[in-house]
Amino acid sequence: MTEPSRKRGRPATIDTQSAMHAVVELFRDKGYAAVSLDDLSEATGLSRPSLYRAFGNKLSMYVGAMNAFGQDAAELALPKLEADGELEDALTNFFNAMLGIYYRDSDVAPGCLIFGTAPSHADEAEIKARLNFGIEQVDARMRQRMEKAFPACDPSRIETAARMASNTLIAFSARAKAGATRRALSEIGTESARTIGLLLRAA
Amino acid sequence: MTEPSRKRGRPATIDTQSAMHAVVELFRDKGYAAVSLDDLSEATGLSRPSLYRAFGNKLSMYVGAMNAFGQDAAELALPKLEADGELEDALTNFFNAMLGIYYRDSDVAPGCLIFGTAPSHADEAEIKARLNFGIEQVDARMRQRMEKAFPACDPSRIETAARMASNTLIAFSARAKAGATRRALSEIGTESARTIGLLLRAA
DNA sequence: GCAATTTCGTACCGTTTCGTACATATTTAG
DNA sequence: CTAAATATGTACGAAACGGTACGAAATTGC
Repeated sequence: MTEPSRKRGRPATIDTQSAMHAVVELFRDKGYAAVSLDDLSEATGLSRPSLYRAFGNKLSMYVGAMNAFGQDAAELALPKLEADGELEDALTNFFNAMLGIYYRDSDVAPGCLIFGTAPSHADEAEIKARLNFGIEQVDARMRQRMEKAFPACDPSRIETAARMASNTLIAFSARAKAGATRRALSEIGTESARTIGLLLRAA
Repeated sequence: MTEPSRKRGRPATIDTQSAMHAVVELFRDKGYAAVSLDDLSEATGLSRPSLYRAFGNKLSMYVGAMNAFGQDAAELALPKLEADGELEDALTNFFNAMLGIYYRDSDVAPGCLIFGTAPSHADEAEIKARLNFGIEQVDARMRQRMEKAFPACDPSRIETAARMASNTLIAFSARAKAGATRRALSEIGTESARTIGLLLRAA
């Protein structure tokens, strides 16, 4: 992927990956519009022109942050959802893994960059599209996991169950930002998983 | 309430109520930080100093908008929830009434001012507190309605059901902003209401 | 060593931001 | 008619904003 051959000019000294993590954290805390390029510059340690060279303008930085956050979350939490075993356990473990991302310390909860901050800025077409993609992804993964657990189940019932599971995750971000404790949300997640199982097992 | 006696100076000519509605709509579309006082001035027709005299600074304007939006929503939709009859029907009608607020035209959906935009700006303590109040209010109303429908039900089960119903409403705002059609969300609302009924009726 | 090439930050630009001082307009009290 | 009181917008200020031109720094090729 990367050219291993020595390049001609001054070697790059910037760690774009750790810089992007700082960008994600800042946008997650304060949303898109409230974050200035000076804020980002200070948080990443990069000068403002360096930020432009690495990530483009502010909008593309935010969209890049959505992608980075989404990928990290998928890598960390999706395996829990897709694991074998009872659906209820998989859902519970998935919710708890996502809560591990939504909460930084036990108290401070920056929540979800995508579900928490993007809706405020969805008048930007690019942000709206990426938000929609994120929701569709979660819906689709939920549906797949439920089809796997209940292959004979009515598809429309699976559709409902998948949407309810996604709604749980989406609402967690708002609840976390509002001050709910991680323990409280974990409880809701477990009980919601149980209820969704009830729906899918019902005659 | 209002002093009927003539006041001494120049009479006020500003319609603060319709101005506040314009403020709500603007914040709903673009969030808190992305809206400038000039934007608000143009949308309301009031000069910037008039905005200050009427509503205080930008932060208190936003919190005032949250209050106005919350009150309007409560007046319009809560009666549907609290109506007699089957719980499932009450929930369905409540969700549909809220969708009537979340959607402006059939396509354009500004969503919920509180659940949609406040999480982005919850680093402001005042906004976070008002957001938490909104969530708690919905949780509490849901709980009350469910206790009324199933007085003998296990309280912890009612708690779960109430939280799930609130989660549905919270997630609707994000889904609406992401581009979901009103019809699609109405469907999800109806099916979620049915599922929550199933949970509460289960042995 | 010297030119070519790439990386990086200082310094700047024009615009927009929030907030307010102050002059003006419009009313009532006497 | 005059003075006091209240309402309102013009005009201003200091700061912050996103974005970039440009020169300095650091490397390779020859």
